[in-house]
Amino acid sequence: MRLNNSYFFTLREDAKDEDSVSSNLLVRAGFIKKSSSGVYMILPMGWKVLQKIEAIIRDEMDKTGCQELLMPALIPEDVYIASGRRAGFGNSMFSLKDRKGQPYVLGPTHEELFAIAAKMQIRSYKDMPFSLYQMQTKFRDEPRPRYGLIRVREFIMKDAYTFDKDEHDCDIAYQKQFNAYKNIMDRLHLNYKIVRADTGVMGGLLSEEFQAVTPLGEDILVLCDDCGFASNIEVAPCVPEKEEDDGTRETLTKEETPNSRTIEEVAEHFHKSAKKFVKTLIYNVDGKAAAVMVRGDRDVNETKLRKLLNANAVELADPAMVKEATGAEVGFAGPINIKCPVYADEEVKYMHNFIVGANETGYHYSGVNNEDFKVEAYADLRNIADGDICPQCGKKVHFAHGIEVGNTFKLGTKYSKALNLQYLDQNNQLQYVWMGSYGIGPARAMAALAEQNADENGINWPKDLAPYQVAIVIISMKKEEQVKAAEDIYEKLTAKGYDVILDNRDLRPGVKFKDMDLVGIPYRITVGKGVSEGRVEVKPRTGEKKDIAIEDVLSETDAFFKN
RNA sequence: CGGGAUAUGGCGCAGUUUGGUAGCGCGCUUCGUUAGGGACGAAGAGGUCAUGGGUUCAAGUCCCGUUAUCCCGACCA
Repeated sequence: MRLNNSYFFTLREDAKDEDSVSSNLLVRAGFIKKSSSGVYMILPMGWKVLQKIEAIIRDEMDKTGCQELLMPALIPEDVYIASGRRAGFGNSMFSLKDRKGQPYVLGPTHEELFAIAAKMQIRSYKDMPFSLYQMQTKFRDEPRPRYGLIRVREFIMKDAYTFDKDEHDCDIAYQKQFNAYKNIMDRLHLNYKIVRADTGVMGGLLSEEFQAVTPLGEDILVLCDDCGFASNIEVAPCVPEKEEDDGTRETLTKEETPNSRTIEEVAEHFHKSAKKFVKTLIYNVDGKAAAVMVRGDRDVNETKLRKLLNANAVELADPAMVKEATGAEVGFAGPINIKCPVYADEEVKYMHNFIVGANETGYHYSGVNNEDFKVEAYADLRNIADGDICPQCGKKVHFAHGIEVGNTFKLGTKYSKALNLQYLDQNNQLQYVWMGSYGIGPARAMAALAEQNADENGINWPKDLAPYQVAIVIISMKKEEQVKAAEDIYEKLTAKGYDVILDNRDLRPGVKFKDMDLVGIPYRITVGKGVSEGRVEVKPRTGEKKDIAIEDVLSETDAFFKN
């Protein structure tokens, strides 16, 4: 590409409406521009990178034998009602009506349509296995879009679906996709971790996430370097810490604690560590109150709570519900004489002589023991903490933040049952199809790459993902010999298959250098005064300049890109 | 959905407290001097001050409404 007469611009300052490092760099480098909240234009530079990412994904998908197709984004609402997911998605689905008043939605993910497509193919067990994928625009009305391309409302997703006759074959198909995903992540040069995750709205038997590691990430990854344990915090099991028991039992005492609602305040009042308290949190579980007890310094894990109670929605109760359940203001809830079911974290079982709220505004009980109240169940209900015991090997886990770039789901028969996707087996028996679904966000991957590879000059793209591989910068457009030599090099490199950008704008050299670094072209050829002696300068974006003969440009460039 | 903030040339901002007819930096145009890491000088172009109403002789500025955007939280494949 020659830069004059091209759509190319950069900005010198950060955008007002962008927050993250990556989104600001991508906007400044002219890759993307916010159109409305959580919706982006992908401009030519960004599109080049995105297409390179997509090409890698397509290549790996095709290698697994997966066939590409394209589904509509506009889908009758009925399709999601039939699968039972319309309610699950709720407000996060964009919905609209056509001129006849028929309700439609914009697809947030496509299990249903793919199951319908599979139905057209599948009659017998002989019709499987097969798999399908698409690269298509998804719509999710996120309550709070943020971090540029990382949390958006309209985005391209590669989603793949596998169809198999039984669990055994499904596992094989899953493993094949899983391996393809590893190849994709490796080829994208992402620093990533694979973690166990919750299946969420997708349902199914197993979910693994491919997480790009960066402090910006919204997901917390629980990792153990000793045994390789890796899990999203939402499903990481906890090993209860067992308090030493000296056998003494204090007597249950009610104490006035007028201005102590938070754990910090109560700990201050009693002059004891938060570990001697039990927080009792009132949750609204599908409209009904439930109390959850965890040690004072722990946090409730709502995913675990939702699973334990087999609930659809779990959220902290509002003050009115708290008052109804406890008879007290928020901050004084406790398990003794509470008017709702109580669930306690396992760790509470091993505590003695602790302190809880008294269900009376301004009072707490001390000297509390497990015999003093009744619980429905003890279960793992808390979030694992940084430095906790690894549930797999007993050493210590540590936390990292990640951006979920990909996700694989072993769905089982959830959708085939909902949508009646069946086949006849060898014994002439009707069976349900086993499905898997696999998603990757190419634009998220692009943002994650920008986040992981940002430096003080711009984005340091991996060599094969940069929008252009080589930039030829002409120092002075007024010097005909420079222009001519640069054009000549441009033609040669392009003919050899390189993606080349020729900066033939009539600007000062410094501006061009800054632009090429901001955009992140890995290799630069500078054509300046040396041309009269048959020499140009080459420079890797993050390396040293080198003065070479013009005849050697091709071989030097080859050498750089081979490594 | 709760709390907070913002909206002024293409971009980033000041001006609002104290009402008097809009300014700065970057970018852009022209000319000149420059020319290897975001040059300098001179002269210019470019704004219904988000939007609708109101107060006033007079509103970017004060009052009421609306919309959009952002932040914290809730939520989230």
